[in-house]
Amino acid sequence: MNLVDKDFAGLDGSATQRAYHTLRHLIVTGDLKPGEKLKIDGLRQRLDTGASPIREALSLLTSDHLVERIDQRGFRTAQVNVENFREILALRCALEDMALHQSIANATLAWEEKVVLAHHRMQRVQPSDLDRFETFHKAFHMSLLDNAASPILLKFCSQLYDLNIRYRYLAGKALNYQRRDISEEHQGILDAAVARDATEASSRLIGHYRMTGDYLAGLLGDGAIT
Amino acid sequence: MNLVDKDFAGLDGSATQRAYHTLRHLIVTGDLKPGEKLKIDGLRQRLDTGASPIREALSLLTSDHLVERIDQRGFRTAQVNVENFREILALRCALEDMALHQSIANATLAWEEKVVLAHHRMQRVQPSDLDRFETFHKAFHMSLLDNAASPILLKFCSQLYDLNIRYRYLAGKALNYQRRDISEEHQGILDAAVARDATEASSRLIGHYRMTGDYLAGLLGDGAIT
DNA sequence: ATTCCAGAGATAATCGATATTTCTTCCGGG
DNA sequence: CCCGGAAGAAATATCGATTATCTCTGGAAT
Repeated sequence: MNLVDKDFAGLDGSATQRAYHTLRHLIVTGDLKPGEKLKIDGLRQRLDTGASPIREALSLLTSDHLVERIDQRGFRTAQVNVENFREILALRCALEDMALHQSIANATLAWEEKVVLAHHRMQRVQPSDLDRFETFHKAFHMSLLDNAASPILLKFCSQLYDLNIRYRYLAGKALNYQRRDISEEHQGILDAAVARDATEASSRLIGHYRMTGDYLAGLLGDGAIT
Repeated sequence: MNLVDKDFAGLDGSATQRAYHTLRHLIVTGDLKPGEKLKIDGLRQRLDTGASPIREALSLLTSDHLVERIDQRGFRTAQVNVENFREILALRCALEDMALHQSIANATLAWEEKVVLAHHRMQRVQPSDLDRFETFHKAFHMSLLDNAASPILLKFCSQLYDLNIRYRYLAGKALNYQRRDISEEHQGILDAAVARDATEASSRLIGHYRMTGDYLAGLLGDGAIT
């Protein structure tokens, strides 16, 4: 909790932003369980802040589909289920395919270098340090798309990424990065992107997602995760 | 302002929801101009409510891309420009195409009837009553997609719809529905959907969007709208 | 035994006030 | 005449308290 808190939340002084990032992290990592009631007062004490920043943060998380607001009855974390997971997976494949094609179409040297750098940073951290790895993993994936001149699309991708990663955290140890050679998959995507081969990069990217995704959907379907 | 306020905002007692719907309507219709500073106190008086509901509503609108939050410096309505408009148009075409295909793939009699009903209601109102027409126009378009079992996708479509309609309001009288036979276009989309012809329906739908869209983008490019 | 209602307690939503930050204006120095 | 900085004004962000709403328990009536 320390590292990511510092990375994301400690930077700016706004209590709302701090609460937003902390809560998002708590939900994405599963510290706050799916469907859990989010009592304002409890969170207020836990994050050591007032009710207003909490409420505002929860409002923001609502739009990220991580929190549900029940009118006059407060907030709770979003429920999880197979259908939801499959939807996220399908949307991610469709939207990232789109974004990646655009990104590569606009490719520049500067972008290429940013992607290589992001990849290197991800490679460098131990996958055992999950929180840290996830941070750089997301940074790498988003850097691939970053060159698509389409802020709304990128925001959608980022949101879907977080929703997806939440399921990965929920699966927890059931899912093991080491099983497959993730590293090689990333390298393949990077190479294709650098080579400006959008079709190849996209198909590798989507394969990358589906591989983990289908396995996870299986776990969910078996009721191994709730 | 009366009708839509009653339709959307008067329904539930929550001050936050009320503020959210009212503000969204004010922004979408252009009563609050693009880039305009949104002073909490001003809005508080205008909507006759406290600061907390206003702030929460603005937070929600931020996630709809209708409001920008500048940390420690308050809120302002989202800026408009051609690039933004083109992005919205492109995303709408891509996402609605996807949603429409899914919706038709899941077609049922009940859905078919809802679409027909929504179309009828839209036909029935005078396009001169803009607010009212827009309400039913959106209802019709969303009903087409409604059968896609993909809540997140539908939410994206709905958001993009609102962003797009905002530009239409901004164009105002420059844009005239009567110019083209909009009615016939809607009928064509409806017919294709009812016939379960996803390809035809989608191509008509997208044509429908691009027609208005390209014209509007032209206006924007000429600096006719700011 | 079951259902319905009342009341107490808990919780959410909202308000009013304070503290903090940013913006503006105006004065003095270069 | 222009630039920089400090004081005052304005606006935001936050807090603590009040009000409205919901939930749960227990008892009475059917």
